[in-house]
Amino acid sequence: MIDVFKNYLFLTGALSAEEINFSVNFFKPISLKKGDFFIREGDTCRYIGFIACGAIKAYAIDREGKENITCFKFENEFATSFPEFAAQEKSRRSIRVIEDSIIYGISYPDYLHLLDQVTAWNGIIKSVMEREYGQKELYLLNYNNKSAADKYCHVLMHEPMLVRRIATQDLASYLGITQRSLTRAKGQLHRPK
Amino acid sequence: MIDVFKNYLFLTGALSAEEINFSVNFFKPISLKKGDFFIREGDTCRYIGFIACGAIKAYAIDREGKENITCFKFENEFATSFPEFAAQEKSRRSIRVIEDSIIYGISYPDYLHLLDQVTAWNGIIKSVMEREYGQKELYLLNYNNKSAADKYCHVLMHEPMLVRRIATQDLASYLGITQRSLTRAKGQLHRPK
DNA sequence: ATAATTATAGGACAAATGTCCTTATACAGT
DNA sequence: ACTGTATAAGGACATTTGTCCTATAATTAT
Repeated sequence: MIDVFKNYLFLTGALSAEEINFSVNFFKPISLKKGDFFIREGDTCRYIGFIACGAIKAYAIDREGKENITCFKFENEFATSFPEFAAQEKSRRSIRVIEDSIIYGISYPDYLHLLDQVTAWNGIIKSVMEREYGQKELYLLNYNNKSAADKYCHVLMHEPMLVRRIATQDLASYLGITQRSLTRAKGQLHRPK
Repeated sequence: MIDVFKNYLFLTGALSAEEINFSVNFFKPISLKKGDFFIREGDTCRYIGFIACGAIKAYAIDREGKENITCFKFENEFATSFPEFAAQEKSRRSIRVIEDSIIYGISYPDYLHLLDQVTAWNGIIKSVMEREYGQKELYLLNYNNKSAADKYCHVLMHEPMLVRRIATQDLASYLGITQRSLTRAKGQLHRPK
């Protein structure tokens, strides 16, 4: 599994082979089963994790107690909210594993050492953050103020992995509609007329 | 009017009095009347502008030809999309004046010279961009997947200037609802039950 | 000042979405 | 393999939102 992580780092093109081997020693493998928490809302954001395999959902609970999913992450992606981690603030979201996963986690002190000793990591983090920002913009553009049917069509065309791997109720939460509206959209599309 | 701009720069705390006087010479006053364009969608983003007085709306036209307002800016704010300006790309939005306004505009070549000669401007731009990012997050949090009534209540409590200065149809567009839904929300709130 | 234009509020109905529910299917634990 | 739990699809109805329209108020141009 560590090879998945090493391969990811290799593909960034930012690190030499020695730097990769040196870097991964800072990360500890964490094995989590479906349903386990990686971070709980309100706790200090102590780790960032690289998902070697599996999947997570990030969500906040609103006043009515409803789970509000803001994103999913899969293998070969980092799982955390960087701003909160970098500032060591309390997390505004929970991150929970939705498939059995292996996550390579790094603590905040180790993260600081790593950035200090392998400066190319600054560039890796920067590009991860830029991708995050771009994803947020795209979400707004594609899902904000769209009908349930439009949302489902878009996710089907442009994020098909979500349809395959995410439970209906979680996908509905991500799209900001009820499960009923999502199954209705599916039904209409598959039996058109 | 130039004093409004100078005062804004003074309050940033980033520039000396000499730097302020030097800086403002790069900006040219542009007087626009309600309805005039500052930037048209598809044109290269040639200027950024500081709004000394007045107000603008930024919007894109969707496939159905409907105006989709993404933000409003008022006096003492910068009007432009920085990423597109910095990359000199074609603008993905139009910026149009909704009150008679005086905007201090700087061209891209002058902007480069300014950053080069008064390096503290990098910090000013950075903090403006951070504020932009924060505003986008807040929009998502407060208006995405909320009912029309919730949206109106929130704007009334937390962005009351919009209710006072923005036309109903434009505010509805910003909130992602129809004008009918907005007036309905108003009616319910003012004649409760 | 007057006329023409534009903006706002709200009625009536249609369409979309949410709530509550039941049934069938898939999955997990023993 | 069997039982209990979780998940998905969809019916029936209530609520919300959108569309179309009209009447009034406000704004702009002449």
